[in-house]
Amino acid sequence: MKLDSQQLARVAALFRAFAEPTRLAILQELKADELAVSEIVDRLTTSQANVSKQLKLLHDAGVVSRRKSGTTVFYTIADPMVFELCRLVCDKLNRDAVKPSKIRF
Amino acid sequence: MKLDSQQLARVAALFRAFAEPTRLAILQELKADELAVSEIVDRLTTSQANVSKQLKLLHDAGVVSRRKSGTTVFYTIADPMVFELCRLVCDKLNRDAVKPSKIRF
DNA sequence: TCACTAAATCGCCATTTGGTTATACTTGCA
DNA sequence: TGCAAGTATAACCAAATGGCGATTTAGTGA
Repeated sequence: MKLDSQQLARVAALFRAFAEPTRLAILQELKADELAVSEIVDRLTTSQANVSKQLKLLHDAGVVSRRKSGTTVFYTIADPMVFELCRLVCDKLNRDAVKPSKIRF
Repeated sequence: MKLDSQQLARVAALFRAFAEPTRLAILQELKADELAVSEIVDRLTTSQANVSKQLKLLHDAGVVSRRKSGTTVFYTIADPMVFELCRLVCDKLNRDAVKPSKIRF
């Protein structure tokens, strides 16, 4: 089964959500807990504006979901496929690595 | 286990290899067969220069492998994790889709 | 050596995008 | 109403990148 160019674009767009270190760092923080935007900002080394921007991107891609409580917005990983994806990628990087320094998301 | 910024960059780089429609189209063609560069060019709608460029990117990422025979260079998918990755992503897109038009890499 | 073919590389351009600062929006509360 | 806190958005910039045409490199055979 072959995907047409529009379908390939959708697949590419979803991959792109995972293709930036800052977004991966956000997902990594969300792995354990649901977190407020401000909590994510505290844990990373980038601006609040950037965190909001990347969260919006992840949300539009269906990767995270939001829950609003007062003025605070909590984010969670929306789909466990995130962990599967990251595991596959980390496993490959570990296989390819010359030095055996194991990484795991 | 938390990945540091360098490890996150490596993970992101591997995801980025899959984050473009043209590269996915190439991988889709390679799914069935090992193919020469010229055969890939014939099957797609982009230039030979671009196909070579994207193949180099995929090769550097460890996604495809090359075999040279005379002046012809054959490419293959180097790691079956490619199929797992694409299956996960397609499954998610199918889950999220309102209309049930199933896609599968 | 020369011509031919296949693939890779170069130089360039247009677009995308991650990041920042500044500003607007929303909600809770005095 | 007014203010403060938490998020989101706007405007902008610099860097990265996909794409193309042109050129170069490498292998083959006459």
